[in-house]
Amino acid sequence: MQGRRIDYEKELNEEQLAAVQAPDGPVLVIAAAGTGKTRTLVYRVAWLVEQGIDPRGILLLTFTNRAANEMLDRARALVGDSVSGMWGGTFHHMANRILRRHGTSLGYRSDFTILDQDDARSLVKSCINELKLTDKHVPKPDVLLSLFGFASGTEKSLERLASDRFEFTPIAPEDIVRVHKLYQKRKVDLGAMDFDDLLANGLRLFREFPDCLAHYRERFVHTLVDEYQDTNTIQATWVDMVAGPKGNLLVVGDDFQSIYSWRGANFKNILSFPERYPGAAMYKLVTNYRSVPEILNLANACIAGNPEQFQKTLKAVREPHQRPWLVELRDGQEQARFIIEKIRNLRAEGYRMSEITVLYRSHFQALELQMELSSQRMPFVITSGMRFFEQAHIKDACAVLRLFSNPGDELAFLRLLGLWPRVGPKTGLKIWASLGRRCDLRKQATREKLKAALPKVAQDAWSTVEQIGEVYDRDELHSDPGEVVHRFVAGFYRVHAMETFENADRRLEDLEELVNFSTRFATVDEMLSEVALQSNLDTEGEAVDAGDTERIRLSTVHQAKGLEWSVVFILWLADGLFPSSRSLNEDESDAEERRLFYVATTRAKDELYLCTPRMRRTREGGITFLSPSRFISEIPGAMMKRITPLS
DNA sequence: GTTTCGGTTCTTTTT
DNA sequence: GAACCGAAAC
Repeated sequence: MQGRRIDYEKELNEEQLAAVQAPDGPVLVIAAAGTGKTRTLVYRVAWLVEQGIDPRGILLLTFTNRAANEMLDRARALVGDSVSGMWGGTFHHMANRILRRHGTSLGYRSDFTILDQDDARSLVKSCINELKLTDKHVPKPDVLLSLFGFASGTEKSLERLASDRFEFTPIAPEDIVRVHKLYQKRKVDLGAMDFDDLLANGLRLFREFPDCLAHYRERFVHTLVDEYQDTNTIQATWVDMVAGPKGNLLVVGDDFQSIYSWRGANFKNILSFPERYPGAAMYKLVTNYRSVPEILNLANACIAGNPEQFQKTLKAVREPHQRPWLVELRDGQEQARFIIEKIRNLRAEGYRMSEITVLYRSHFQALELQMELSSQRMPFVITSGMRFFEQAHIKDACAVLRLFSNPGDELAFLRLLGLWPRVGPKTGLKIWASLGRRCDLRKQATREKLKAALPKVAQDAWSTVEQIGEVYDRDELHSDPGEVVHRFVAGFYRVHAMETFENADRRLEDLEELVNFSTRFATVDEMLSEVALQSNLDTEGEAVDAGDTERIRLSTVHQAKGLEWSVVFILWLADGLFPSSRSLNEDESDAEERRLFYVATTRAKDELYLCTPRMRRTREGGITFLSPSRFISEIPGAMMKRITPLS
């Protein structure tokens, strides 16, 4: 693709133009919602290239795959194919890329495995068992992992965090530290890193190996960071280090939209940027092209009370339209019915389904609506809680690939063997130990030993994998991950799935999708890192979405960040649900939940519906009465139009 | 001793 | 759904 001539003055507003053409050195861009943040970053890339910077010298960091893909696509459209030399992707991707090359300095092999949430969870569980802590009070693996991750990302002492968090409980911080120590050791033994390790080791590499740091400092002439308010300590430090003394660092963010502090993000990184980089140029983008003024008024009003922020008020350019609706409802069912009714009206007015979205605080809050939508035959897509690559059947198929890629991958081995009849965790572990905690299926000796150790009923299932192992090298399957999956499914998993899952058809379709997905990778290793770092296939695979865009989107607010729709419904605006009571128990204030609400409201272009049911049915007929979300009470009533449908 | 099955309970947010 | 627990089955 060829780039096109760009008329910067014409295509950007003054605010954006100033940021895009900012001089070298540190630059802070405060970009409020809907003010063209992505546009600014993309044009900055184009501008730099036009100034003679080689795209290979530009590093562009994002948090989500979606943001990375969008930016790379738009940059390509603007600059042409030469941008493909640019390093653009998520922090985790960049760390992965660098660690594959230099991780050996830290004692890792270049084929290290990446553990996803699920793998990490089972590893922590096995550590707890190994330490015989099952009878004592120890938090669940997920709780431990989030604590480990928080400690890693903020470089705080785990013991400190644990004793603060579990003060006045019987949980002993020393136990947590012991689990953590063992967990760290087990990961090293497995040749594996979890998500936190990718970032932590990426930073270690720069700290401990000055040559390596120097190499990348020289390579990256300009560094750009998106969503800077979401960086944690190690990410911000890593960025500081790679930018180095020349300091060609442009960060874009909005402290109002910082919604990831629970995983260690620290919006003080953005607040303190001017102090850390004295003389940094600062630009503010506040002209909002997205929303009608009534929606912006509401957004400005709701966020105003939050402490510690760069003051900014969204400026509207669109014509006045109508005020957001405050919809008072009896319960969740009425809420679901109201939304469906309203969507019908909106369609009659000419809105397309794909221009409408429903947002909520947490996944389970959408259940009722989902059922109602399906029974009314209204098409919808949901950015689900379960991510594509974390579903059991996908992970089963990937276990085969993982074992070939890293024969020391115990988790993959146990997962694979657990599929065979009469093999569970115990038998699996026994066999694993008898093989010397390594299983290279390409070796005949290993195959024979494994076969002999299996119970008779499992031999059938085994023969499929055996055959793949026999011809793995001959057929060069390492460079054809899709073929491995295909053979595995055809020879064994198809039948297994039919026997195991009620919805086997859908799952087998997913596996075909996985085979399609695999064609873009040259090797098994490459595919596996991508699978681990990619959470959702459907949110970014346009191929899946292109044909049938006529669906309503259901999404959490977190997942909706950075997107926009003509009409937005926000569900369950009641205290305890949004803001979520879980996040309020902590000693934290409700500031972050308020920012989340702000993010939700600023997704809307034309119409915004704030739904607040008065009661919630719990299971077994129980009823809880709800009070409207504090975020609604804080908004001057005149800014909304009240409707009380039905009843 | 292990695996499998059937019932019960619970769902914050993501790379 | 899926994780967990207890009981039945191998």
